Amino acid sequence: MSENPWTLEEGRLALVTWNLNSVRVRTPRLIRFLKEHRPDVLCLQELKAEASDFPSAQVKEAGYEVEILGQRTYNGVAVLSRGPIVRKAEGLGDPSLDGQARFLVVETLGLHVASAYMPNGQSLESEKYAFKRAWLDGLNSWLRTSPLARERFLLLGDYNIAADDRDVANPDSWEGSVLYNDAMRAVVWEGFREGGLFDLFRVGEKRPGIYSWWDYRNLGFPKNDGLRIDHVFGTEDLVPLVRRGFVDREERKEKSCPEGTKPSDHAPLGVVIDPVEAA
DNA sequence: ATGGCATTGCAACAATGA
Repeated sequence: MSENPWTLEEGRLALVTWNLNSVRVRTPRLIRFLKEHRPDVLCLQELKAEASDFPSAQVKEAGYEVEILGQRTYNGVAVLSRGPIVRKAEGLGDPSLDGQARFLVVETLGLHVASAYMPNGQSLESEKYAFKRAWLDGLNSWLRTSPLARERFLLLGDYNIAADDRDVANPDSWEGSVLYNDAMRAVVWEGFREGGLFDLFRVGEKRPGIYSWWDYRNLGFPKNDGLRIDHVFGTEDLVPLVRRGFVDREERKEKSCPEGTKPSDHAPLGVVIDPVEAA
């Protein structure tokens, strides 16, 4: 008996983040997801495709506007919305970081919405981990300086960081990894907090054991050996509006797509909020 | 039940992911 996270009260908004792990491979799954659940805003990561290869026509036909920051092979992010979208920022404003398509900010439905694909880091000794720390420093600088981050701002995405023990099925085995260590927890709980952001998912859902990523290998999903590395943080003005936080585990199942498209290794994660007052 | 790694670019398999 699984609870349906998509029972949405009239007027409330569902804002969702989903690392798709290739938009071209999973287009049938994406379109079915949009038509079935009608999220108000959907942030995507790991498109692994240029904007010209994004299925924009099918997404529009499903009733969504879209803004894309694409890249061939790796990375790539987008924001979809049921309302009009205005593109506000792409990249963090640092050329040493913005060669990888990981950050896009739009305005839609009275909100500033960022779709972020934070670096993985690979291993503590890797150059990629140095890049991860630099990218996160760049994000913190952006949070402190951009007017977009001051109010009605949401940072949705694949953070590649588990925030606390509630987000990790086997904390002992993950402690000290690039996804889960003192420095990465400090980024979330000290850096983002000082940047004015609050954990909106945790406003609406306090229980442990809710994950958003499971390794394709070693029966990760059947054993529920997962991590919650996808998050929704946002500015303080949004905290009182949060009603729920949820993960749609159905989308991680093989059989949840009639077209037979395989699942991403991430499931969609979202928050339900009350509508923002008309300005 | 949810199932044992997947995607990309390339044209075999290396690089990458988390």
